[in-house]
Amino acid sequence: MIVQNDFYINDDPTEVAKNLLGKILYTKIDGIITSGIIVETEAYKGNSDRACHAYQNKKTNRNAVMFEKGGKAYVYLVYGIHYLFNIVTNIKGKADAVLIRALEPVKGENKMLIRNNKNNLRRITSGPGLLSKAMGIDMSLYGESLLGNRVWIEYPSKEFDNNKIVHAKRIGVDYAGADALLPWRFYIKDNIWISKP
DNA sequence: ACACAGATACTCT
DNA sequence: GAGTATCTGTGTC
Repeated sequence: MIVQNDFYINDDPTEVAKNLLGKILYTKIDGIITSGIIVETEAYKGNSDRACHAYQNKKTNRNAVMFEKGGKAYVYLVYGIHYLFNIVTNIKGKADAVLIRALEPVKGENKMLIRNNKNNLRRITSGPGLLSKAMGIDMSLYGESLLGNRVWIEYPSKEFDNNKIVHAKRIGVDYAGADALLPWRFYIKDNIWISKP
């Protein structure tokens, strides 16, 4: 079953970030399906969060899609090298998002290895830049609906155990002052696929 | 025009 | 495990 738009229409991105753990992210790029269980996420809140691209609701060409209604993909380039995959949340006009940081590969492992030019399954989806590459995510998915043909999220066949969620501070946001300390990173306890071992 | 980034892959110990 | 080069779009001056 595919996750519908109302799942993303939530005023609290940390709730969406937690709820996304255990769900399965799919992409279909050039006719090839790859998928992985989401094991690590981070929440970003537009108006109040210094670590967010849309801090103080500042709209730019890059972050424009964050101001759309939840349920779209926000992709951007960081360090001139890596594409990071985010999910826009909340109602139109509220620029919140959840960053997907790590996956546990399920389908299309061979394709992921080829895309990342690796021959070992470990650590090909354990980090936001790596997983984008493994899943074939790039700027062409910017603004794409998560109900579309190329990227979507499904519920797992068996229920996910909420007791296994760990809260931690976000990564790479030291510039955000006090907001850098917010426990808005969430991951599945003891999962080997998270980005920091 | 210019400084720098929601990270990774190297190269050494 | 720790230190270091990476290399370009975007935002701001």
